[in-house]
Amino acid sequence: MPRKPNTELRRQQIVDGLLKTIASQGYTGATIQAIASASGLTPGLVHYHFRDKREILVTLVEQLTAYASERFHSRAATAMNARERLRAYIDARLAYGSDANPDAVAAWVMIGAEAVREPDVREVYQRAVRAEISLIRKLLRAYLVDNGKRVRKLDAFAAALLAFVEGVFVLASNAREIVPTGFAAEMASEWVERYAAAESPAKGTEAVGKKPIFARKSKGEG
Amino acid sequence: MPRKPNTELRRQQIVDGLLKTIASQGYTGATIQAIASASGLTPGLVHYHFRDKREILVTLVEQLTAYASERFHSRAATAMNARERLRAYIDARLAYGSDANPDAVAAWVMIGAEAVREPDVREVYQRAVRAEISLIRKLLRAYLVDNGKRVRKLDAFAAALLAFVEGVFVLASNAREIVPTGFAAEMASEWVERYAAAESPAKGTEAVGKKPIFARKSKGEG
Amino acid sequence: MPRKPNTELRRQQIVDGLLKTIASQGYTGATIQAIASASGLTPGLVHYHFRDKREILVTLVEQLTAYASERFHSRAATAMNARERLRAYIDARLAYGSDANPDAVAAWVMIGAEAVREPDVREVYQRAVRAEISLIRKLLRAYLVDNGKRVRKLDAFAAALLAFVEGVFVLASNAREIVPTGFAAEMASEWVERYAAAESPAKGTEAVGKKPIFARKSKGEG
Amino acid sequence: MPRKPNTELRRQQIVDGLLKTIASQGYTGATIQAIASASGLTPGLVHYHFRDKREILVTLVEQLTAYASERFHSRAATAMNARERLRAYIDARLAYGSDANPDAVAAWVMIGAEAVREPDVREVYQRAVRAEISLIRKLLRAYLVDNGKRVRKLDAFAAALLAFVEGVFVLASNAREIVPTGFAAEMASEWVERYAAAESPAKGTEAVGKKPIFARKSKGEG
DNA sequence: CATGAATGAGGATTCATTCAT
DNA sequence: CATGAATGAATCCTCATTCAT
Repeated sequence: MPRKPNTELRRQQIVDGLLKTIASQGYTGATIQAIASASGLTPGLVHYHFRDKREILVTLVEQLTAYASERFHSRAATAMNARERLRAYIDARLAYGSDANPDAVAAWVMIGAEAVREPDVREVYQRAVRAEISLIRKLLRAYLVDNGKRVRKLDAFAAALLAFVEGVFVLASNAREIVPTGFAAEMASEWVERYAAAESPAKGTEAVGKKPIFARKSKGEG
Repeated sequence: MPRKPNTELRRQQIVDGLLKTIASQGYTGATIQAIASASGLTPGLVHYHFRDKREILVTLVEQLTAYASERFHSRAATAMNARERLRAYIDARLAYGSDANPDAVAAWVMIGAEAVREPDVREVYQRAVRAEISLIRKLLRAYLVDNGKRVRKLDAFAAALLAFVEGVFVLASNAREIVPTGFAAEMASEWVERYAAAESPAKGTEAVGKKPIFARKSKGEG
Repeated sequence: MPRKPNTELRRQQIVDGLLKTIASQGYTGATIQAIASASGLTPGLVHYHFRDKREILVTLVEQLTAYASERFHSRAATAMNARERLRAYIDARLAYGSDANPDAVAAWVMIGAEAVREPDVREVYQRAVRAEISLIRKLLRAYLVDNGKRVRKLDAFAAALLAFVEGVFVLASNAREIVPTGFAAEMASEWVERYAAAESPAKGTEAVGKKPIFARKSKGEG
Repeated sequence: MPRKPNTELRRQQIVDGLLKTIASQGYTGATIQAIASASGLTPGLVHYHFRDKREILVTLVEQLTAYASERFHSRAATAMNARERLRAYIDARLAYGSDANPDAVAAWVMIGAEAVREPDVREVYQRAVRAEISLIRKLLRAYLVDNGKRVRKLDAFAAALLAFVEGVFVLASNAREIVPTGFAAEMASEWVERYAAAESPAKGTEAVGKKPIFARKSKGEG
């Protein structure tokens, strides 16, 4: 009687095991043994489903980026305009709510560090960074355009926003006791607002006065 | 004739070797062998001058924080007011000039990741984070007070600024090809300016003037 | 098809390997490599079955004490009275017959020396010494009581007997060519006999007869 | 100005350093570094005065035997007869008085264990054992003859006495908390007395009652 | 003589990976 | 598929010994 293949399940268990271990022990501590026991499997089985450790890591990075993407898209789905979509992005990355995933955040930081060594990891990591920057640019540009602002320094600001997000991840991972909790999303929002407000109107457009900025309503904040 | 000790020289060589290797290979790649080659020494000698690898790492962290501190203080020395001092801080951390030290930046990122595992490293790393936050807060407060602004959300903004710095380090370390060069200092400055500009004037105060320095009233202070 | 564990077998092989090496090379010569060769295994495998060297050593000590205990009990099983039981003890430890185990004797000596350094080993070694002293006291007391003798200097004599046993082990280990073979058990027996003979009869008792077993009065008892 | 050579002083310091370290740390812990710092010297200097570690150990063994010999002779000097000389020997080895030297005792035990490995050490160690046995035999024989006893089982009893001494050393080194203090010399004396008393008079002398109880006849037994 | 840096040969231990069962 | 034993290459670290100063 042929068994139903459970490869996908097993692979997922293993990747989850890596996520857990890497978040709590760093990449150094993420040995095959550790991953295996975190997934409730055995070392031999890990290598049955993955050629080598690198492949698990690459898969994890892919899943994390997919997860991040999904997180944004599900929040953006209900956004009515560019501003809300931008806000959706910020919340997706920084809001400290019930769907926050500290392990994913910590793992991302560890992966960033490990990317220096492993070309494969570096590649997929950098691909993620590029996609993220591109996404932020698109969101920012739409926001500016929507509000009749000139589009300037877009690349720099997009990079800055991403840097902020990455930095928040770093502090969340290894200085949680030190920094205030849940400060990030609000700070980012205000920053974006002021950035936009400071831009001069696009040619032939009249200025907008001081608008109440973000209407902080979204749950999942704290 | 007794031999003249050269321990300090050697220790420095070794720490430099760790800096170089950790920046280019990550902590995983910073084996004693690699450190030794990078310093032109032998593995045995490394252990003659340092009890173990951890001690080298801790020493490196200490040097990096000392270096960062020095970097700020030398720039702040010529600052005439709070605003210039704050700007000196931003430049010390983010300006991409001739005295930039990419290895130190990359190493700092790797160390942050390794701090998750090594309690000793974590301790000295967190101490550095605390000192940094404290410094930023002091600079920010002075700036706000100097400009007759109310002091609010100081902790959050200090944390945000530090997050930004850390995030810039991350991107500089492993996405240099992707993000624009030298965008960071200017972005940070503008952010700070707008943050300050947005704050309302301190109670019963118009315009500028030297404000009482110890105005410990606003919440969010500590 | 899951593999059947053979850990117990391997662990025994390894402990046996340590016994052999330590007996012939001393603790200094009992490297993991040496232990591995002696057991026909590889160093890696040794560490697969034991956390570290100390654990092997502790296991060996436990086995040696269990072995010594068994050796006594099997001989004591056929003893008809206290005198024969005491004799069984002496033979179990000192008789040089077909079941003698020179390696175990030598290993015990090496372990005694290493116990000075390794707290774990020291602990289990001292536990063994305490158990041995306690056993000897019990046997001696029963013998004296059985023969209507006063119980005096029991602790001192028990310690002396143990010292003799340990000393015989030492000479057997590294001066076998020098001392006469198989002298020990007889010497010990005579010593014990004369020790008992020299004691005066218990108060108000003449001759032999089943004495009250719990005569806890004499000082030096515990 | 030629300096006065201090070689002998230095060698003595080093040997003393080894004695101290070996007693407290075992041979395993007696590294050149440890010996050097116990002697207040440097590793380099240790090797200036001794070709290698083995040579220090051999010298220590020689000194210990010389010390033991001296200890006996100074006590024996005032002895009036064979009995007192025998007693002088026992006290020299076992009396727990102000001139006791626990370090020397412990070191002797460690050396016995290490003798298994190092042929040089083994040789000098065995030489010491031979000399000791020979000394004991001489003392015993004189005692027996002096008291008109037959001389029998001399070798066995001499070996037994030495075994007892060695065993006391072992217990003193690593089970001091367990065995009673200072029990040894008295036990040895009584043993010797009873041994002598039990021997039948030399030919032409009348027998003494009290026959040995155990009638062990089979050889190959102990 | 003396110092202490330097070396190099191990030695314990870890761990990714392979493979028999 | 699954298990867990087995391997071997690294890795950290120690230490006797050498040697420049």
